[in-house]
Amino acid sequence: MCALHFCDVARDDGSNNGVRRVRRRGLAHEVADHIRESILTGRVAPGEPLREVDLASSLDVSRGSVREGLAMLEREGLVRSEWHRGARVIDLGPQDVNEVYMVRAALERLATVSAAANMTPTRLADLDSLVQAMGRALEDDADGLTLLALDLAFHDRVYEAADNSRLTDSWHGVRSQVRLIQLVRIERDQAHYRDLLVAEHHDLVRLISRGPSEELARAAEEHVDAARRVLAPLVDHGRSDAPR
Amino acid sequence: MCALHFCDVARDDGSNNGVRRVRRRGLAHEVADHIRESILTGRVAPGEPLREVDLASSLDVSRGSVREGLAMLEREGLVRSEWHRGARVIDLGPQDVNEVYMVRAALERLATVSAAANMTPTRLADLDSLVQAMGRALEDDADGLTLLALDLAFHDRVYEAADNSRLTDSWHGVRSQVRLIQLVRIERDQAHYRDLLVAEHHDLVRLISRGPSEELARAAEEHVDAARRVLAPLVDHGRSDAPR
DNA sequence: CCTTGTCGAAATGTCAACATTTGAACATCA
DNA sequence: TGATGTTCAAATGTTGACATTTCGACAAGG
Repeated sequence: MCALHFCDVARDDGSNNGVRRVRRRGLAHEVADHIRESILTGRVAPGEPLREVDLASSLDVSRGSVREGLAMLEREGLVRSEWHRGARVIDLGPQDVNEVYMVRAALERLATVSAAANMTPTRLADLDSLVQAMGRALEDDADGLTLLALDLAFHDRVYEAADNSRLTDSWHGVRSQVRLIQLVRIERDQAHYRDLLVAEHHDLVRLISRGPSEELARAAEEHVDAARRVLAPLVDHGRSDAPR
Repeated sequence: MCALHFCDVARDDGSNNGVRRVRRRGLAHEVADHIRESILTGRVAPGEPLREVDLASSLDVSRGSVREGLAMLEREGLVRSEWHRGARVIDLGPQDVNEVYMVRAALERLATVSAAANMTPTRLADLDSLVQAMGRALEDDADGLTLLALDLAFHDRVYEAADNSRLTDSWHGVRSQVRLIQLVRIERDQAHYRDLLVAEHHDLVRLISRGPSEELARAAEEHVDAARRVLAPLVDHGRSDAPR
């Protein structure tokens, strides 16, 4: 559906003004997009096998392209595949949440400080408008999906401002998993999530506006770690009686 | 040459005792191994194109396998490829060194603290023996290649002890680039590198043995950041007069 | 002289057929 | 009965051929 790769929320600034930068990306990308959406919306369940022939015929492309698309999703951590045993959707348990969020905390610490180091008024206003949008969405957005999209968009902007392609690559290595985990959050922890969302991001913006500092680094790290502590226990679904 | 993927230095503990864990990995892995070594030993220069047909005929495999191998190297950051324009060996400049080492510092901070959190006597002794091996290699190892291998092996063990697969994946996303950058170091900064190597790692082991602490986190971060400050200016070769 | 359009070779993207591996059901034997 | 060996289908790994795109050279036009 969404032609732009990682855009859950369209940007409203002056960029992309009508020129439609469509630079073609190949079938593998579209295959990856389609499967990613299937996983992220729950159309395919965790642990479910992703058979190349099925996907190829269903998407009407060759197996080679499906193969390449699956490799991309493996890079994002959404899929795990083994030699001659195919690919399966990952099944996240509490330990996986800990892993993902600990790495995310480390990355976000660097990203936030770097972003603060080369922050511009335009970017700052951009971040602020996202926080305000969160505030507005708190009342309208029943299912919390818009809230989640704004949350991720905020952090994407931070990474963008950090201006470090290796950092962005690393972030993309856990981003989809974060998104998948957050899905659990809006299912089982709506209230708590909503309560903290705006306040924490507002704090982050305030600290970012003051430039890099140890206080900011700690805040960014803690922002993620608090989420980890909440989420890890929440994902323990039917795992105790079906450990394998 | 080296059948084991990331092992520059064979482990001397009890593992791998004769059983030869060869678990097959497919042609793409061997292709990736071969090209990686070609890049890391300088047989193919930075910026040089890696043509699929050439590699396929030279390695006597199909283009599909080469393609998959190149995708792996792209994941490691050793290669960059664009739509219908093929893959090229990366050409690292000062800014790239900054990016790689800033991300590495963030990862290493987490890895070292996590490793300290679940350190065992065996692992600690293992790390210590690597540091001692560095001390011995200081005199014998003329070209510094063994020193470099020991250095990387040390940090690999730290990540292994951290026991976080997402963290290890992120590390692998910059590890080969780190290795490529270090090659410059042993070419142009032998003396400085040798002076600090053992002392810094010895400090790290000492702090790790005392368990997780903010001091350890700072030390790990600083260990990498010091390297960054030394290396970034060193890689500025023929880049000023040929920016594009 | 600079710009623009066409052409063609070289390289990559895509595809469908063939080869290999795996896991499990089934049969066999101690 | 339990362990072991065999067989077979389903799925992936691998391959060579075909389609598409890029980028240079070259010529025509302003």
